Amino acid sequence: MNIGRPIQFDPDVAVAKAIDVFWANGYDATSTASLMEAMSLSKSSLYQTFGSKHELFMRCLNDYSSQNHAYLRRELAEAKSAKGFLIDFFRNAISGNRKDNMRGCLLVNTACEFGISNKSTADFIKTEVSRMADLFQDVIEQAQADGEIAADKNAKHLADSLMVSLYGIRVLGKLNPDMTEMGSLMNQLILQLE
Amino acid sequence: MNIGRPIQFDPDVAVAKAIDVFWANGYDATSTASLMEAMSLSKSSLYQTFGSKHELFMRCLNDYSSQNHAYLRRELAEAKSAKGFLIDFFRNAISGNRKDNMRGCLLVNTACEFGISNKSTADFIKTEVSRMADLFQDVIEQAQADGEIAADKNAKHLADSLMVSLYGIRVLGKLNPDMTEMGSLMNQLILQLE
DNA sequence: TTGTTTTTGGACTGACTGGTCCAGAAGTGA
DNA sequence: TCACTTCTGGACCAGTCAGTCCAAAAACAA
Repeated sequence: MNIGRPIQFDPDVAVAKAIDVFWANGYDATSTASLMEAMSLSKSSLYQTFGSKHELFMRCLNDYSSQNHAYLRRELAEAKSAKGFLIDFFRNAISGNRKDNMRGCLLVNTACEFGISNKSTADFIKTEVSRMADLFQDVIEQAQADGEIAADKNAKHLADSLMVSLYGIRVLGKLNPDMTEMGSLMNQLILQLE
Repeated sequence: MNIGRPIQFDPDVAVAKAIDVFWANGYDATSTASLMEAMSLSKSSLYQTFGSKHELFMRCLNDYSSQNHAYLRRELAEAKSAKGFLIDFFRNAISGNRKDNMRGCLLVNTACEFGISNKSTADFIKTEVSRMADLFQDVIEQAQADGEIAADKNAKHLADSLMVSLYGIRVLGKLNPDMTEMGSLMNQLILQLE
């Protein structure tokens, strides 16, 4: 088995590079040529390995969000306080890394670019949005169990509200990478968690 | 003066049609051909009147936001209660017209599509975002003067927070046109205004 | 009707799009 | 060395893109 020339590149690394390009420019504005260059791949290798531009994009969406999700779950597991995790998370979203903020969130950007016009991407993003909302809900419930958030609050509703805030921050962050000046945004968010 | 053949179409009407197309598909995904068809204009008329696709787009952005802004100011002037205006506004954003929600907000979509990569659009959108935040701030201050919102709140900070919520709603609304199911989103928003 | 001005449709351009295909290079095991 | 498999670069394709240009039609004033 496994006879013949072995693959010369790591698909995961190549996808990571592709994520960068899609993230920065969006789907439509990303040409196959720019993907080839960023991924250091010939057109034939690209198509042979990933099928088409759109399949590659879906793979990018998938890798992006699963990495993101795994990272957050890991951070959460290591956090001392569930509420503290939430606060850190939003503080980071508001005043975080300039480069990342400028690009927004790949899922948000994609949602805006495609809306529901493309079913495969719309379904995928809906699922990911739900996963993220679920994560928030888990954190809130944990914080409630720890007495950090009032137990009478509806965790799901609060999570939905946080999603709205997060995505609003992602959009405004693209225009204004450093939102720390936006005064008491954090305070307003924390207020919701009281 | 004014000798020769008069113009056969109303530029404002044509722009309104163009807004529809850009709004539904985004800038890049809108072809000149689809613009010609929607505007019922030949390519020559289109270019002679509007210069280029991008100039037309800027004109669309401008008309869109000034119409929007004028509409809101008018509604506000006629509203019985400033706080009531805010609540109605967000209730509408959450459970409003399906078609409009699916398309999101042209400014939000454009911000996501271009980010800060295109200076002319970025500057324009930043200005419009500020205008919208100013409007919110005006409303809040009026509500405070009327005793509907606690006077010790910082109106600007509260307005910023509402902007974040609004833009988050616009993004999530594209995926999920009817957000009424999102439980107490309204309650959370109203809570901020207490 | 005539002269003038502007609109208009469509042919055209050069650049770029995503995608296909193939000949040959390159790495493997025997 | 050889046969085998896979990778790779580039030529190539048909379609689309934004934008240009011009001849002709249309609407006016006189």
